[in-house]
Amino acid sequence: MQVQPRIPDSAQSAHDKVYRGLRTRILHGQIAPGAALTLRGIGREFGVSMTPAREAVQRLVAEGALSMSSSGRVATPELSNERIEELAALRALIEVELASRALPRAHMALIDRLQAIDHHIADVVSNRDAVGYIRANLEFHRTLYLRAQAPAMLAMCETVWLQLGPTMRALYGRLRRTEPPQYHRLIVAALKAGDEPGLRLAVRSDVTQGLRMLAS
Amino acid sequence: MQVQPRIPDSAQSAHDKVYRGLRTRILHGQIAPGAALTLRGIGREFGVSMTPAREAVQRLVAEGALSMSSSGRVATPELSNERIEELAALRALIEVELASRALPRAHMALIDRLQAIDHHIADVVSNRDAVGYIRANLEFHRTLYLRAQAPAMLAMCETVWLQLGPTMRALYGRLRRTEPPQYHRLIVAALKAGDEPGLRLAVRSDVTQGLRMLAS
DNA sequence: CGCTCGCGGCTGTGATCACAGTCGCGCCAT
DNA sequence: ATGGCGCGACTGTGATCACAGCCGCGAGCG
Repeated sequence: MQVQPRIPDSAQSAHDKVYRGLRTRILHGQIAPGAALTLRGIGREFGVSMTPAREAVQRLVAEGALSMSSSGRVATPELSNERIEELAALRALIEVELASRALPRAHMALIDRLQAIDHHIADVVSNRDAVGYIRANLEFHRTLYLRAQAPAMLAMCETVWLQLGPTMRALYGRLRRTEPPQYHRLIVAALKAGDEPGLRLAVRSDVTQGLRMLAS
Repeated sequence: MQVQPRIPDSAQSAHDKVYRGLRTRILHGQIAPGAALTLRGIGREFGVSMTPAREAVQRLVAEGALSMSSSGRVATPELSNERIEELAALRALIEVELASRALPRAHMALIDRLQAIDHHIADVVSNRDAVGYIRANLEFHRTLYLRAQAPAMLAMCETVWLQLGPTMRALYGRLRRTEPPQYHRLIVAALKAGDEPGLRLAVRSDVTQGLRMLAS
């Protein structure tokens, strides 16, 4: 018996480590829109050479999480209003479907966990912690959608989140909120009641809510 | 004035050339599910070294168009029935929305083009040409959805097509069809009439139709 | 004082190389 | 004859290197 060089679940290769690191950073809005990145800088930061750094960056570019100029320079994208509207519509479409599929499988333990996350959101919101809010909000949604048992849909959904990451940071950063999102309570209530139309409406409202603030 | 070293629209870098080449091959169902690929083989075939070949392959893996074993071996994926159902549901969601957005912008020239493509489909179908059928069918849908002016949604949609590519080939390959898809006529008719509910139903039916054949 | 040109450093790209893991085929023992 | 074992060829990974293009800053000129 020898040591296994590979942790079975995650972090197998160097480029994957870089990919995950950059991905969560973008997803949580820890990078402002328009910020520039360099391959050598990323490699230095993660302790790898340029090759895995380039692979991770190219993958993120392919997913729309980063944008690349014609000369190959990489930066986080600054989204146009039309694109934001489009991505919000995609979120609404996919997340409503995911919630709907999760509904029949949602038992009490899941609802308790969602409520715990929602209370945690109230805490970080009162502390003006934009990154913490985004992370907790995504965790709320992901916890619910995991129950849908639809990995392809969830992956698509997370790709959309990824594209909206830096913009959401800018949005919630300049927003002064002191109350948790009201629609989360509606989502939990609809889950408890087994009310599918109500759940679809609540999720759609929660997703679309962020878009409206941007029009101001 | 000097020559521009870069064609503005496409084929800028070597890895992009490889990516596009493999992508269209997978999309059109020219590779059977489970077929193995090697980086050196791809590089040799496209006249590049391993580096761009690896980048193209990793991107396709990230998009779900190829699957990678734990040891890094690459092959086109063999989809489970649950995953096919999921991807079909995603197609229905996104394509119905795209068609709905394209409807108000659809003028006569577009409808004529769709009908021309549909007649072409009738030709290739009578010739038992599975790859030609898939390609023409995708062209029909893409031509319509391009009018929606929603690039992010169209990109998501094409990613789903990409994942279904090899499976669709296997599906239509063992299927003996001699008639063009009936729902295309309904789509064109709904477009002509400006009938949005009818269009949504027709697109949903056309997309879901392929799934039902798989259950047999 | 302001504009422009040029150069140096820095950036991404692609090829090559060294290495570790893996798969498969043939050989040998039973 | 058949099963197990070991070796060899092959595969992906990551580092390094050479190269071409771009950006920005500073000097020089009008």
